[in-house]
Amino acid sequence: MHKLYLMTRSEENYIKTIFHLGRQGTQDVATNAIAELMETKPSSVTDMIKKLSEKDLVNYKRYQGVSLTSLGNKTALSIIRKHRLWEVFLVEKLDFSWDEVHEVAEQLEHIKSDKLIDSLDRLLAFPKFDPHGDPIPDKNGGFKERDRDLLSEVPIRTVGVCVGVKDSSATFLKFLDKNGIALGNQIKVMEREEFDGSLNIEIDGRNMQISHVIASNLYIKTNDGI
Amino acid sequence: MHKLYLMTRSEENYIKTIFHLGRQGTQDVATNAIAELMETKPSSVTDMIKKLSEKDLVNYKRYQGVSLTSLGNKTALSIIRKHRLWEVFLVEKLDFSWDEVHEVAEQLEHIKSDKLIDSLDRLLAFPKFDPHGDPIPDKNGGFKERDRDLLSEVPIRTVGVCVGVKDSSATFLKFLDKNGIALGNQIKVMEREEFDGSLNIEIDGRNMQISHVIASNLYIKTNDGI
DNA sequence: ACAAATTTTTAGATTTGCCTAAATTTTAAT
DNA sequence: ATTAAAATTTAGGCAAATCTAAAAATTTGT
Ligand SMILES: [Mn+2]
Ligand SMILES: [Mn+2]
Ligand SMILES: [Mn+2]
Ligand SMILES: [Mn+2]
Repeated sequence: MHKLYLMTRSEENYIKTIFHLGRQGTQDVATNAIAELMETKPSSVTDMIKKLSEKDLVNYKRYQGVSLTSLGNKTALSIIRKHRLWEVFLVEKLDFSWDEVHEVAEQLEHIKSDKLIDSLDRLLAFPKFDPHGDPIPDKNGGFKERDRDLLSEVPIRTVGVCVGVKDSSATFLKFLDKNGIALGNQIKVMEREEFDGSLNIEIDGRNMQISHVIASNLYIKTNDGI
Repeated sequence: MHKLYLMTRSEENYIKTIFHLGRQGTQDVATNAIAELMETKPSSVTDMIKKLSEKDLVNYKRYQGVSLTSLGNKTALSIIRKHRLWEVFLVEKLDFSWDEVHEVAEQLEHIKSDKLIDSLDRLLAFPKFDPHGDPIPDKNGGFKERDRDLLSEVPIRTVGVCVGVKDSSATFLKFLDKNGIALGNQIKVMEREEFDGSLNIEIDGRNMQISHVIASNLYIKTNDGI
């Protein structure tokens, strides 16, 4: 049924990468894209894809890109569930900041124990989102993307709550910390400068000017959603 | 200074094994002993020992056995600290039983993050002993063996508290559970049958007969220690 | 003391995951 | 429709960690 349990760390990392690339863009995932994201060589990717294909984790035809099978998808969701639960644990229980958790979670996500991850889930009171606002799949791989919009794309006078970041690099997260921007903040878009796309926003009372780049990496949940 | 951080999982497991073998017996550790404990072949052990010797983690002369250097010892203690802290975490925070923790801790002990392990230590309120009664080294590798005796070796009428197990296999631990023997229990040795070494003990009120094998795998801390 | 048994090491092979360089296929441009 | 460029795969090799079989060193038994 599932040989999920005898996957190597490397195999798991490939599956995870293919999952992430597959969900932004409707095409099959390109060898080069995987290589770039994983900081490895295209020829190595081809080797691994063949192995994953043997194991029925990906659909693969030479030169035609790759996509996850249903088994591969399930596997990816299980790894992502672990990654994000560990991130919550590190923030909630060990006082890590949101820019420190990813690196450690990259290691912890490969620990094999169903009991461990389900108990962790319970300890954390079954969180639905990780510290960056990303959804946490449940035990069966089910999860719902939250309705949200990029701050850069909502109309003037939109009001909402900051619920996620698109770029979750430590650099960006630390910038947000420095400027007092955090998940949960109330945000109202006051003005958009058409010349450079920068925004004037009101965030938890304060007034602040943010560049287009910043705005296009912040998600808000508006109040007017149905 | 410390390249502790670029050790492979396999190297770490060898160091840990050499540490454990080295501390029971005054001799240098034999290749065969390592191979047996790690369920690998002596030739593989020789290969790895050479590598560890290159890295100044062990002292090695061909055919003469192996011992940890000061750096190797420090490394071993750091891994054991992680292993035992994770075991405490699993029992205290995730409701694992003491026979379930070892396997998962074998994986978790290889996670690399100083901040992680020190925060975990704090979350657990700096425990001094793991669920099997074994001491947890502090951040600097310091730890004290607790004064304790094998139940099989104390004189009749000795009174003490059960503080540890020698064999911490799941089989033995589950046997103890089934018979209501746990760390913290008050124990008084009532009678020793010289024929087979079995003991009649009073444990938390109850009276019970235990074989020599059982008694020789239980540690007690007596009240009459200086 | 010295042959036999045991332990340990060497030699050579295998698997996994990665690499470089060269060949092949697909895609883009004229 | 060809050709040029880009993407992908193949071929061949390398390092880590393991194995088997054979050789070398040590230990044991008489
Ligand atoms: Mn992450
Ligand atoms: Mn995250
Ligand atoms: Mn253990
Ligand atoms: Mn233990």
